[in-house]
Amino acid sequence: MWHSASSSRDREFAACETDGRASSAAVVDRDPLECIGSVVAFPRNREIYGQNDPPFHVYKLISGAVRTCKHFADGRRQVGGFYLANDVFGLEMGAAHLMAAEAIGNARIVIIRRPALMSLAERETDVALRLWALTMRELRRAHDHVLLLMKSAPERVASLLLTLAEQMDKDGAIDLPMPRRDIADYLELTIETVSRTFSDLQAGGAIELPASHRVVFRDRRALEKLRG
Amino acid sequence: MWHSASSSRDREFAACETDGRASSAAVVDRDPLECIGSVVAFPRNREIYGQNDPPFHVYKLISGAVRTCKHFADGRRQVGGFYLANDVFGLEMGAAHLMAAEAIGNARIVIIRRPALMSLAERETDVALRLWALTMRELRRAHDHVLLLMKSAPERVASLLLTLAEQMDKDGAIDLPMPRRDIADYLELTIETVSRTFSDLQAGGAIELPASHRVVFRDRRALEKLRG
DNA sequence: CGTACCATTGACGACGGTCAAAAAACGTGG
DNA sequence: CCACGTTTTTTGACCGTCGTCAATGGTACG
Repeated sequence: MWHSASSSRDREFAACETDGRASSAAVVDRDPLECIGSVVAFPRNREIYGQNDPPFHVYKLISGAVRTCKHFADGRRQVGGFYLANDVFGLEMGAAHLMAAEAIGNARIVIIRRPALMSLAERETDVALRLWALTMRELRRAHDHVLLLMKSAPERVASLLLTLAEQMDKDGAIDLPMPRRDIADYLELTIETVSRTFSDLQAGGAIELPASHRVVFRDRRALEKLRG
Repeated sequence: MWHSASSSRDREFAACETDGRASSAAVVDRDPLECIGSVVAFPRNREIYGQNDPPFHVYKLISGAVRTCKHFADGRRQVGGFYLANDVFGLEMGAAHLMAAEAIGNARIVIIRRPALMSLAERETDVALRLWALTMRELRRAHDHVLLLMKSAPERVASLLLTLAEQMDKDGAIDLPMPRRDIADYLELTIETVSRTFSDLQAGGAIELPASHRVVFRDRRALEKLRG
């Protein structure tokens, strides 16, 4: 098969435990790719790579959260996307990364040396095709991002909340790993509008906000209707 | 090298003349990939592939213009991008195309059968890596599209005009192959706003509009300043 | 020459941005 | 544990950009 199965739940490079503790889950699909990587911890707001850095590595997030973003001279910022546990990132590049990547909270990350990966890809065609599939996943993300931006503020926020809930495999409530500023720069809104929209959704009974970072889903139907 | 050179001007699959006339340009880089394709003409507004079609082919545009777009139930539409002569499209897909592709004006297109391409990719690693590079180019397009959408209406229009001029290798004036509706749905504006912005740019001396489809650049600096 | 279609222009309103201030959350050190 | 300062979030008032609705004008094609 030349095309990626690309089901919503699977993530490339199966779960990897390199910190000594044996994985409690059944060991499935241990990937040769992740054996050439090492685990590194990044503190809050630490840059993982810059937006013009040559792409020496590919990254897999073990725990925490990561944002990709582009900084502009005037201080404005565009957040390209959020990556959660088990997500692979750092593939959105040509000769240089399109965006920077930064740890949102403290993050543990497997760093895979790209030369090793590439020489593997040059020998093994299926590895090259998997890299293609991973890039295609990034393409889909960017694509969905464009579609998100054609919506209204409440629709964008609802859409993000539901997408995050799916990514986290949570159903009733989620803890937002990122501050309002990141959400605003991702949705292309201001923090004020994001905050107001959260309040409106709460007032409308769609969600509840016991803390600014915690979102309880009260009326999921309403959110899904907004999502469109 | 594993990464695409990705210079702004080069397009994958070197120029291809399959209609019998000998190419007047020097024959460089004749690509085995395009030998497994055939030329087809598409009339104005004809769909080339649908947004859920399985991706049987890859396409290279010989002449005319093509838009990729996604149609919604409520009649709204998102235009993903415009493709001009020598551009390759139809690679933005997983198991199915993310968007539909439609001829804007009459278009002549080389259709490359994907199974032949894929079996080639499975045998030849460099072909697989080139497919990756092409997908990465699409990723960059989607990326730039997101960045475009964070700008104001005049900035979006100016940005599109300059980008089109670059794609066409024109310097002083361009003929827009697409109607206002397509521009609006690409920039996520209304046709009224697009029209007003054109008028404003003309009033401000940045451009001249001898006809609705023709744009003469009067003050390129002003446009580039808007582009940011 | 007439008939669609497409583009332009105007008046008005709404959504979201800006500016400003208050309130809450967080971290640090006493 | 509490006091303090900093950062983040919320809320309010106001304004500007762009969308909506409507009408006119222009262009292409039969």
